[in-house]
Amino acid sequence: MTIRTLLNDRFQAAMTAAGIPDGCNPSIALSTREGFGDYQANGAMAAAKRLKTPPRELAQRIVDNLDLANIAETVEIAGPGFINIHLDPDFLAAQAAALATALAAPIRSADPPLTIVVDYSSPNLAKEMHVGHLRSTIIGDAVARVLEYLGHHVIRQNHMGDWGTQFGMLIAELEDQLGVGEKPEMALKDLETFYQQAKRHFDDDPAFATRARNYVVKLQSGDRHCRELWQLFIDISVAHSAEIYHILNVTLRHGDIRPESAYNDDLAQVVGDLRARGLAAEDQGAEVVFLPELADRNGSPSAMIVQKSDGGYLYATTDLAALRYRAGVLGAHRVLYFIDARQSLHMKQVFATARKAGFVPEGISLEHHPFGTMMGADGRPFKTRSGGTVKLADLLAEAVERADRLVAEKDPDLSPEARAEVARKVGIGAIKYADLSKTRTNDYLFNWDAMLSFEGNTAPYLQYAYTRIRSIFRRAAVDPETLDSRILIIAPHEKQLAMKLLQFDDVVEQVAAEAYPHILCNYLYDLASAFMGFYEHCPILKDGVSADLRASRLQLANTTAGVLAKGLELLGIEVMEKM
RNA sequence: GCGCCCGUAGCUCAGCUGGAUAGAGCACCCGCCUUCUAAGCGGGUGGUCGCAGGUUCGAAUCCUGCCGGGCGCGCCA
Repeated sequence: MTIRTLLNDRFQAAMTAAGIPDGCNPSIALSTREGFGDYQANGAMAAAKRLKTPPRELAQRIVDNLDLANIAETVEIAGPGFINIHLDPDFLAAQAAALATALAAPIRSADPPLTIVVDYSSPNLAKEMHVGHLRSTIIGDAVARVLEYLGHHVIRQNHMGDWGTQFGMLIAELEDQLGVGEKPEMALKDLETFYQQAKRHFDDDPAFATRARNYVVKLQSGDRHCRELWQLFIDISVAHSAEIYHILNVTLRHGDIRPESAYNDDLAQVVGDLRARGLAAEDQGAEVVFLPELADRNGSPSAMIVQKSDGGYLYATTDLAALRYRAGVLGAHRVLYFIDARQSLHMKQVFATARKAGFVPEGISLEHHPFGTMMGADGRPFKTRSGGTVKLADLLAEAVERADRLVAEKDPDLSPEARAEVARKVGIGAIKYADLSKTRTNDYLFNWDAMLSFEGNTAPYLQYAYTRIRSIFRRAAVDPETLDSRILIIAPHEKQLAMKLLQFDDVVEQVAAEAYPHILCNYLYDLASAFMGFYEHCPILKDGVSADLRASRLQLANTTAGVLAKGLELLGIEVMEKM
C-alpha cells in the first residue's frame, strides 16, 4: 500500500468517526512547500462548504479522530483548514525497504486482474512506417507494459491496415512489373517508391484505375491469384514493421497482429445486425448509422457510413467487428485505443454504435486515448527538408548517429563496441523519451538538440543517473543483491530521495488508470534530480562515513537504481552500466 | 455553419477531481572538479497563467462570452 493510499484510508476513517458524511474526500496531496509537512489533507475545507461548518473546526474534529501512530511525527492544522502531515523518518525508512523488496518482483498482483486489450501502432501495410506511427507505437507500448507490470492480462492488438482499397492499385502495379520480368522481391525492395509509382499510374491512367478497382473486389471475394500477390505485400511489410519494432524496443510480436483482413468475413453480418436492430438504414444508396446522441445543437444526428453504395465496407465497419471480437471473444474489461486525436469523432461514433448494437456489454470500458501531432521547428507537421514524409527507419538511424557523435565527444575512451551500444540506447531512448515526456494529447515540437542535449528532462539524464549509481557499486565492489541494511533518514537529501522513491507505486497506478506516460517521465526526472542532489551532498564511499551510514546510503542508491531501471523499462527505454 | 483540442517565463514544457508565495529545463549571469563519472551540483535574473465577466473563503484549474491558432464533420483510412 502506498503512503498516499494509507493516508487516504486513515483520513477517511477519521472523517467517518468525526461524523462527516461519505462522499467527502480527504484530498491527500504532496505538500506544496517545505514548511507544510510532507503530505497535506485538504478535504476539510471542501467538507466545510457542504456541511456549512467552519473548516478549522472540521479539521480539528478530523485530527482528533485520526490515528497516524508510527506513521506521522506531527500533524498540524494551518491556514483556513489545511492539515499538514510530517512523516516519521523511521516509517519512511521502513517503507523504502519494503519498496526495495517489491521491486525485485517481475510483476505486481492486481486486485482484481483485468483483461485489457490495447490497440496501438496499427501501420498501413505496403508502405514503410513513418513518423506518424511513432506516437501510437511507443505510447501504447509504454501503457501496455505498465498494465502488464501491475498484473493485468494485457492483449496487444496490432490492427494493421492490410485491406484498404489501395491494395487493388498495388496488385495492378505489381502485376505490370512482374509482367516485364521483375522478381517480386526486387519490385518491392523499396515499398515507398513502389507505392508512389502505383499511385501515379492510378491517378494518370484510367484503364489502370479501373483494373485496380476490379482487383479490390476480386481480392475481397477471395480470388486466389489476387490473394497470392497480396500476400507478397503483407509478408514484406510485416517483416519491415518487425524490424522497426525491434529497433524501437517495442514489445509487439507477430502474434499480436490482428489485421483488418481478419474481420473480412464478419462485415456483412455486422451490417446485417445493425439493420436488424434498426440502427442502420439505407440513405442515398449507402448503409448509414444515425446517432441522435451525437447530434449537433441544430438537432441533426451524427452519421456514420458502414457500407458504401457500391457494397464495399469501410473502416468503421471493421472497427465495429473488431470491437465485438475484443469484447466477445477476447473477454476484455477495458479496451484502449491509441489513435490520433483527429479520429476522435470516429471513435465516439464507433463506441456509441457498438454499445447500442449490443456488441459491447455494459461495464466494459471503451477508451480512446488520443494524441497530438509531432511538429517540426516551423510549427508545422514534421517533414523532410523537401516536404516529404519522414521514414521511421531513417529517423531512428539518425538518432543513433547523432548520439554516437556525442558519446565519442564525451567519452573518447570507450571501446568501439561499447560506444555503439551506448549510442544505440541513448539515441533510441532520447527519441522515445522526448515523445513520451510530453502530454500525450498536445502537439509537440520535435527538436534533436533538446532531446540529445543531455541536460534537463531527457532520457540521457536519467540513464546517466543510473550509470552513476552502478559506478558506485563497481568502485565499492559491493553486490547489491547482498545489501540487507537498515535505511537511515537523517540528511535532508536522504529524506527527499526517500520521499520521491515512495511515490513510484502511486505514479504507476496513475499511468495505468489515465494512460499518460508523461506522468511517469516527470516522476523519473524528479527522482533522478533528487538522486543527483543526494549524490553531491551525501558521500557514500568517502572517508569519515560510518559503516552504518555507508550501508544505508548504498541501500538508498540501489533502490533508486531499481526504480530508475524499472521506470525506464516500463517506458521501453534501456539503461547501461557505463556511459 | 456545427463540433473537438490548444493558448502558462525570450524558447520548450509541467502544473488543471479549485487550495497556501505558479514550477522545471534551455538561454543569460555568478559560484563549485587533488575527494563516489562536471553528460553533474548550488545560486540569480525572468511570468497581467490569451482577454473580459461569473461562481467561491480561495481560480492557471470550474462556468459563460470574446480573441488567436490547430484539427474534424455520410460513401479514404
